[in-house]
Amino acid sequence: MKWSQCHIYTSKEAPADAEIASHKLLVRGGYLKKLAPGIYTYSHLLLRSIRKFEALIRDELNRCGCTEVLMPVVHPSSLWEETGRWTEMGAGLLKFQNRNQHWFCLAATHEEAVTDYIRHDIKSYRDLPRNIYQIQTKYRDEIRPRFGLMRCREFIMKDAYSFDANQADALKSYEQMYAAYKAIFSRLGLEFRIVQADAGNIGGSQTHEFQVLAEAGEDSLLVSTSSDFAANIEVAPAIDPESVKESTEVFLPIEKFPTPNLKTIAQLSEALQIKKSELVKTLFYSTNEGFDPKDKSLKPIAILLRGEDDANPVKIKNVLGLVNPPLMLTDEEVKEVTGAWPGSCGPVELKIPIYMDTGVSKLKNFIVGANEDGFHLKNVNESRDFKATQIADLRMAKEGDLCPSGQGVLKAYRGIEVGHVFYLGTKYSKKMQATFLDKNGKAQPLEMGCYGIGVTRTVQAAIEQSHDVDGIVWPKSIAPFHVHICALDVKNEKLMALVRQVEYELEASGLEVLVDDRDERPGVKFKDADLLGMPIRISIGARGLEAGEVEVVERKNKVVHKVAPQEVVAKVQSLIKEL
RNA sequence: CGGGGAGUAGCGCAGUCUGGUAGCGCAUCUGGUUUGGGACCAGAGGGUCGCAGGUUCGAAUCCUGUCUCCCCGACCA
Repeated sequence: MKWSQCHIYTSKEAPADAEIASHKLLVRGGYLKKLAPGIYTYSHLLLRSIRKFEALIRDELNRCGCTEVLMPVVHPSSLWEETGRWTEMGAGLLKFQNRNQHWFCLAATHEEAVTDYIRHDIKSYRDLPRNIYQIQTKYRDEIRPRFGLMRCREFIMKDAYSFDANQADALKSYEQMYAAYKAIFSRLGLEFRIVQADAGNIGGSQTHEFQVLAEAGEDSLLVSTSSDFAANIEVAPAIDPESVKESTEVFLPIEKFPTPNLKTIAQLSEALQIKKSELVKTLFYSTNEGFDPKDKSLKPIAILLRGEDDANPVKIKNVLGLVNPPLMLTDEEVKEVTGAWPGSCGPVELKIPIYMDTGVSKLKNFIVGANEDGFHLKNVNESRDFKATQIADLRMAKEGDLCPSGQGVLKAYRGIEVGHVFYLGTKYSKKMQATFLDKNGKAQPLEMGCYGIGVTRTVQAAIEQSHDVDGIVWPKSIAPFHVHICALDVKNEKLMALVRQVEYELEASGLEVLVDDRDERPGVKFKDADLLGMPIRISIGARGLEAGEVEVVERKNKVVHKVAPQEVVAKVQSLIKEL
């Protein structure tokens, strides 16, 4: 394909709103253009990458018996009301009315739609198992879109849904998809980890995330140094290193003391010369679910943590059995609940439920706020001075914590979540009366699983993981073209004849070729070729022509091979094979 | 929603404090010289300075309101 016909416009400078390398490169290369926050046009080149990744996904899924369909983007409210998610999804669902004032939404996911699709068809256990998937545009009204395709409102997703007769079969389907995902991301050529995760509001129990490792990733992962344990930090159990021992002190008399202007753990630690790990902080959350706008009542709880630890909202959510993570109280609300501003609050004589992190239970005679501005209490002990509603693992695990397997410690990584597999059980089938008749003629709810791959996100993740100072280095699996020919003098007819011949031969051998046929200086073409990042560049210029050779250059390592024109195809093919 | 920042040409920015009627780089167009790692010279086009109101002889600049965008926190592929 000729550059001049392809609508490719590159730029030297990235727009000010691009933060991370992959986003900048996508925009600079003209791959991506913003229409509105979180909503983008994909250029022809990017679309080629997207289509290639989709083809790879189809290949693996079709291989394991999945069936592709295409479901609607616009859904009636009634469908989502069946499962309660019309309200439960909150503002993430973009809702609107049609001319008859009937409510609709843009599909953020398709559990309801797919369940509706199959529920009247699947009548017997003989129809099972079934796995239905689609590759389609999703719309989620993200609070804050950012990083280009990493977190946008409109994006392409592959979503698959499995239906089985019983849990054992459903878990088999889950394993099958897990394996398919592993194959997909391996073929893509990215470095990724499979981690345990939280199910979020999709529901279900068994779930894993596929994370592409990248510093710019939004997720924190903890991976064991010596077992195969790997988890999203949201769910990683927090186990203190062996050096953290339980205190054996005896209870001392409780004592109030003034701490004017000492509000933070850091200030207290500094002023009192006590390690942060031996101070206790009290945080306040509201357990209101938040999706019922009518319920304004405050249901606060207190969380006790060691000073150096961070609260894990997902763990709090799970301990309390909530659907969404709780929200932190504002300073004013804290004042109302405790009588003191944040910085002087503590658990003693507090009239709300107190949840204590297991780390705190190792401490004795610790310091907490006195619920009186400018005062703290020392020698405070659980059971004597206050009663914890529950003691649980509520803190964020961190690098250096022990691995739950008992072997090794945890190491931190950043990741981009590109795939997610869930075992759902009967959550949706029960609510939507999607049943089948078992061998005994008895109606049973279908056992479900759902499986997503963020297609457009993955393509950007590939760039985030594979680029250099000059531009993108596409993995060959999803490169828009295999070969980028730089025609260095478009006015030289003899040269252009050779360009056309090389292009023809390469295409005849099954490779995709982009020919830069612009009337530009060589330097411009080289810079653009590096920016766009096709795996192989061929430079054909007058200088080489006289010597009877053309240059074949590997994008990844910039190695230059000088070969005769008739050897180009063989050289390119052997180089591509090695990639 | 809370906290911070910004809206000036397609992109990146200066000018705003101290009002005088808009400028730089990239990109684009014309002509010329160039031609293997983002060329040079000469010229040209392109902006109701986010929007509305106010102050003033005069507003990008000061005041008020409003909208939008971006960054940091709670969502998720």
